[in-house]
Amino acid sequence: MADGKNWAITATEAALLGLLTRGEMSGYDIQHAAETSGGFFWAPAKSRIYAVLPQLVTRGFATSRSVTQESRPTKQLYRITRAGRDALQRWLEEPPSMEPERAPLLLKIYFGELLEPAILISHVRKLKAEADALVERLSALEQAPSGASLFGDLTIRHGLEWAHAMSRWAESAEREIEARLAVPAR
Amino acid sequence: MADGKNWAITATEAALLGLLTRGEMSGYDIQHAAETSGGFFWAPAKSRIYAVLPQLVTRGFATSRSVTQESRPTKQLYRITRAGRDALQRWLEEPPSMEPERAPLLLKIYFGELLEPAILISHVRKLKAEADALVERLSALEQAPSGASLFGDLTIRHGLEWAHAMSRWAESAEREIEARLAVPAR
DNA sequence: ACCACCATGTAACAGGTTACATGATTAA
DNA sequence: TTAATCATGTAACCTGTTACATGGTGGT
Repeated sequence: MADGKNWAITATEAALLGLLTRGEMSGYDIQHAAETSGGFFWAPAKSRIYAVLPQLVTRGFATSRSVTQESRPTKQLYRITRAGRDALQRWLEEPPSMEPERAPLLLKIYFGELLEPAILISHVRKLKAEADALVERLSALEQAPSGASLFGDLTIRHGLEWAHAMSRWAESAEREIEARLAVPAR
Repeated sequence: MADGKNWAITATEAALLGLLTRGEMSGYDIQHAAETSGGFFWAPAKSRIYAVLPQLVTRGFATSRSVTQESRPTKQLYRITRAGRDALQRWLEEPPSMEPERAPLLLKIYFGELLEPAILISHVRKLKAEADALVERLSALEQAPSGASLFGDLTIRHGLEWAHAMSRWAESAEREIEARLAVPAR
């Protein structure tokens, strides 16, 4: 008693519990599910997954059972509990807050006066290349017939919108730097 | 010897050293500079600032001196050293990597099937409101004559592009959720 | 013969947050 | 008299990463 929000969970815990609502899974399964499905917006390190799962059990949000297999290592399967669903529900219902980006690139731009223009431009070009690559990856995913669920689609579109914005910004930034700094052609 | 990249610095250290290139500052000064100028893309907690500054001194990247004031607390002023500039330079020149967003909101969308459509929509609307507010803030900053430096401008434009993208996405997401889920009007 | 997959974890470390603690000065 | 500004820090905690460790099975 006097526990103080013992049911509150973190985003990572919510991610795991969310995946567990789709069915009983092992840590290994979860890692792969996280990497493939929503991987581009939430992919904890595997050590984190294996650390969090037992905590969920301790807190009553999941149960686990050992499954001994022949010709495969023994695994732990986790199943979400009623309390786990409730905690997840509460987390999902909390209004999310948009946290501003914490991008090292922006620091490099912000202190751009300390860099040779050519290097700055190469940074910006690299960002654009990566953003464009992400656009391609996500476009492919979007077209895929398998992942045609509304919610998966929305996250993909979010990523696309973001990547497009980055690409556009990078292009205009490059032009601007070139125009204003008269980059010497070597 | 066998020090192994002792000159390598983190993004936060780079941010502090970068600010110190503009002149001698105290922890307090740095906190305010970070909040106001680039605050929307890099603002460490104040306890972090006070923790990092002495480390910079220990590692030879800055020097500090005590300044006793009347009618104000004594303060420490930090000045970047040659080694500090070198370390900063190396960090700035390293090609940055675009790390994908880690947004709790996306998790809430991704597991949207577990939420009532009305709540989902309120989440999306909140994001849009915050994105729009950021657009206004940054637009104002952009117009301001004081911050008319190329690099400051580029970071502001980055933020604007991002915020616009989020706003656009939120709007289309809201429409789509409404269309596909037939939200009951209460 | 080698590599990828299945499967779980530990250890060491890095980076960060919030809340607490203190206390004088100055402007409304 | 109330609040903000100046100014520095500690303590407790949380979240996360990389590298290490182990070892059988199945495909090329």
